[in-house]
Amino acid sequence: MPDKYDHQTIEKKWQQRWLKDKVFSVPNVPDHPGAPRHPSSDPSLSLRDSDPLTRGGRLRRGGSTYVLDMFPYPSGDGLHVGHPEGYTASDIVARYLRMNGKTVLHPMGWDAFGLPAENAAIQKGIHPRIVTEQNVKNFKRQIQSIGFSYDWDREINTTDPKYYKWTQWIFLQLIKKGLAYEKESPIWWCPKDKTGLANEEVVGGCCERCGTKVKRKMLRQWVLKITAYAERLLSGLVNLDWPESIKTLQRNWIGKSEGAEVRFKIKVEGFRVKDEEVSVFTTRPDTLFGATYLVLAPEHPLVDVITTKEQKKKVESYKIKVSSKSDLERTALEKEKTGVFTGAYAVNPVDNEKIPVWIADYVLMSYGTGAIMAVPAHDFRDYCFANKYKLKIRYVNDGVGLLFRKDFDVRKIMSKFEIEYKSKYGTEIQITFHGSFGVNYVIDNYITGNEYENGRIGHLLETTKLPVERGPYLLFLEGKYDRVINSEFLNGLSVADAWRQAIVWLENNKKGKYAINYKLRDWVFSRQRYWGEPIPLVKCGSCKIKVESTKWVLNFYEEPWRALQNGEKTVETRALNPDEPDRYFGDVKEGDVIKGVLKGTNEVMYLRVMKRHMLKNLEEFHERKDLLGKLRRNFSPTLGELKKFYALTLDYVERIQKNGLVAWEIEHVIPGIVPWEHLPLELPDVKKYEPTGTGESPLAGIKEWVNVKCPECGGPAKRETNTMPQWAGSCWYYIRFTDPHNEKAIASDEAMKTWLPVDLYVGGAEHAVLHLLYARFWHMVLYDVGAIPKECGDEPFVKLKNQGLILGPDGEKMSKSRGNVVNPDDIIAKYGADTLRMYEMFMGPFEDAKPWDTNGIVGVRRFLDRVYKLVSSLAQQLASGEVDGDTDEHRVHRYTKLLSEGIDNFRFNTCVSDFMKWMNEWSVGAVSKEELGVFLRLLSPFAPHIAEELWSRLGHKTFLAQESWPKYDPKLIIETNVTVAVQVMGKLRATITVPPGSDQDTVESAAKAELNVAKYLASKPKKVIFVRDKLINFVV
RNA sequence: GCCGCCGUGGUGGAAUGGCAGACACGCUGGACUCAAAAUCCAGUGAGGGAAACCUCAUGUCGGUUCGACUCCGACCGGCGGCACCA
Repeated sequence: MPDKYDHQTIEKKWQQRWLKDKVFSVPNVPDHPGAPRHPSSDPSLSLRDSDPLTRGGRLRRGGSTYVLDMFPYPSGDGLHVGHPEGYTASDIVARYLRMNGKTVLHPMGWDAFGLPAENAAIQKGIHPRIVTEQNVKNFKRQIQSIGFSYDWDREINTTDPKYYKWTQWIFLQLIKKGLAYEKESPIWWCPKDKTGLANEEVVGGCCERCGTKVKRKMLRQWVLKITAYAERLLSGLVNLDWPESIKTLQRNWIGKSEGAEVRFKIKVEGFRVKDEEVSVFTTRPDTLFGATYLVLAPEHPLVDVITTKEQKKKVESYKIKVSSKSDLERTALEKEKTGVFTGAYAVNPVDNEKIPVWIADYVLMSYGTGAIMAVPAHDFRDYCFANKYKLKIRYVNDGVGLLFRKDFDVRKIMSKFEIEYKSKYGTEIQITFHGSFGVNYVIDNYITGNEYENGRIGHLLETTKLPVERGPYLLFLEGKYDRVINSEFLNGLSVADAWRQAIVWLENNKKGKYAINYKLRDWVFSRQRYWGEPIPLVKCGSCKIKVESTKWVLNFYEEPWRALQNGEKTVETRALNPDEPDRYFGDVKEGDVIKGVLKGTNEVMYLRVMKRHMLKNLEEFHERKDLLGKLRRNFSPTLGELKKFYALTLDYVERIQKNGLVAWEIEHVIPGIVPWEHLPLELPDVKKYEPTGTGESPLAGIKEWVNVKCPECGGPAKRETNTMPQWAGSCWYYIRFTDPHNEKAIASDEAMKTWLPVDLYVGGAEHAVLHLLYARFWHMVLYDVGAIPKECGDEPFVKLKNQGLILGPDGEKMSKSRGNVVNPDDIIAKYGADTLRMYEMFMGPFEDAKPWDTNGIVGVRRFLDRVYKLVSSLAQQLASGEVDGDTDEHRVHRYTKLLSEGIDNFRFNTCVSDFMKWMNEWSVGAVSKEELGVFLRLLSPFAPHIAEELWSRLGHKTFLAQESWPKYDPKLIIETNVTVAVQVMGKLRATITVPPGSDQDTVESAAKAELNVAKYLASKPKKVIFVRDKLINFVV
């Protein structure tokens, strides 16, 4: 009697043996990367006349291949059954490639910095390091119990100083390349807990811990200039073998738009000495003639400058209303667009028409120039706004300028609605579209409107019944434009043409220029947390300049800001206000360094006060021509003009006249940011992990750590106390795996050349944008600074596969709070790791989301039980001298092909059913050792423990994991008989069995002989469709 | 609102222009057993028929085709992402 399949003993046994014999360890640089490391020890097992295997991973570097999983965050909850899905798939591929002679790098590690460990530390008073160590230990035990073929000699942990030394080193490369800068940036702030919150700690706009409504707080942050790489991050996507959906997500995230920047002069009536100018960004420069007003973002620095006295009150209160709105209110709830007229007018550069300038919160300061030209006839948002505030709507380019949403395929409309349009001038115009935003109401009318009933597409906006003004039909043509409609111009002119010609015109006439904008924003890199990599920088107090007195922050407008940046010494003034300490600038003295922030973009600059002048009132200031000339270049206003200049807010002039004015002569100074090169800069121990209450990191509270000697001059200096975000460590871990113990570099050139780029990267789609974009960015930077050899390329991950989510048994996302989390430990204890692995693969297509069903798992277990019983009874049979069973060569080669191709195509679910089908074809005691040997080799990537065990029962002394993959012979796969479907009028009436390759005549006569077919063939068929070896269809 | 993905038996799914429901779960019946579990065997989309067979059926409606789960269009439903990006 065969023994029982004891998964617990078997799995433990083989896991220990793999580990002990270092079966899956690879050297950093393999000696002979071309040769299979472990040639099959039993040549009789390779099937004869096999074609060389050419599928699978790319052959390069002589056969070294890198198969990588997204390493996990070791949470306190341990693994859930979702984790092993991707790990199993990559393990199958790694084992498969290894058996195909590749040297495979397949590592695992821990992304262990992060919030949960820190929160546990706060709650339980245990050091995050201890919490992390415990969690890693548990995760490792769980992962090892599933039998993955990882090279554990390469295990890495992002919280290990030996690892984060290099994370810090990379940050210094970014600093040195000018790719990191400081900026005032908002963070979530809980006013009750007095702490900054991470995005994931904000639930529904409230603090996760205490439920208080969160606020935005401006804080100095390190920011990485990922936007400098926007174009490369976008164009690099083309060559990547990634799911199209992920590429689309990244493209949308980067959000490139082409268009023009157009300069509008602003007339501020009797207000300013000098005209102001504002730039707008538009993707539709061809609609410039339809611009009937201008909109600035409420935060736009020019707003205060151009607003007229009459509108001041309204503008101010609108600005306050907008700034007090949280982001949630501004986006989700407030659908209705609002805005206020500034009283100023802009001049349209093409026709010198005066158009009103408004502010509205539907224009964002952070995109483009923070200002738009509004073309209500051609943009839905502008239309809504114009409609509400009764602004002029004018459409342009009769029939040409109609636009539709991005990627709107005009050919579909063309074929369906015969889009050729006969204008009233009798000229046929081909309409092509170059739109970039939705105008759904136009489309709706387009399709349903009466115009189509009459057989032509007419003036679509007329069918919308809007108060529309017909445009002057101005068209840009060959770098000029013409005001008079001329049918010849329209002939064949497309919007794309008009678009290009508009830009040519703007550039020729110096009114604007071609411009590109991206939605992508720079990456706010610092966190006010303890459990992260310390940022290795020091702010020097003596060798460069003091940056301590950051108590005073001055907001700047663009013009003086640029002057200061250019090294000019300028004058800056502020009204004094002793009643309000926050507004009393009198104690900013000569020699002090203050922080300047550029309005709108929040760039930070440090400024030293050279001289301070206390002035009683504007009359006294007006006398000081020397100061006025530096306030703005060549500024010599009359007293009245000066007063207007200070009419910034309603009471500003009043305040000056009452309390006086301070004027500083200031210059731009470079803050003493000195890289701390003694890496690693280790995290110091702190007593309290609670945030400080000021928004700073807990590190700020350790005086002895914060105060250091400047590494450059030895003078007193302060450390940067922010830490890096969790993304930092995971941005480059795949590089470290190639050479994890290197103390001289992130990895050796040789190791990187051997393994990079990653051939296959497997993980969840939730990392589609952030992780995968950040890692690509860092890789490109490291490539550019020469830290990664050119041979490796500037993309880290050649091929990406996403696993689908495994849902709880209730079909919902697994979560602790729902109580639907399935722990793999329980499954492994009851059914075994092999069953778990195979079931996870069997559940459904790898990339689809699918619910976990613990009842379904017994099917896989039954299958393995039967395999176990069959093989061990054959082993006994052979041991007792009985004869071997038969090998069905056709069957063996057919399944070898099916399973090899299944793995190549990530169709693991059908692989598992193919194993089941194959086994169902066996009868007990009649299968040969050879056939079972092939079966076990094919099964070994899926269920490695039981396969190893049975392999050894069949008398083999080698590790199955080091055997070669079976090859198949296509000739032996050809069937002896094929079943052909017989249809009449496309309906199945019979099936017949014929030799493969039978010609039409043979099949036709055999088919006609079928009673059930003849029945339907009363008359001679009109037509016969014949598909060799598949089908014959009679059309009657 | 926009972008992307997905709708097939009681359930997970298979078939990606050519025999719909492979494989598995569950269920029903049978064998073994004093009995149960386990195991093994048979059946299992719906309707009609004694049977051979026939009809219907892949979210809904329409189209292309000799033939559509598969391709095209519109709609409905579900999931994920983005959130006024000019």
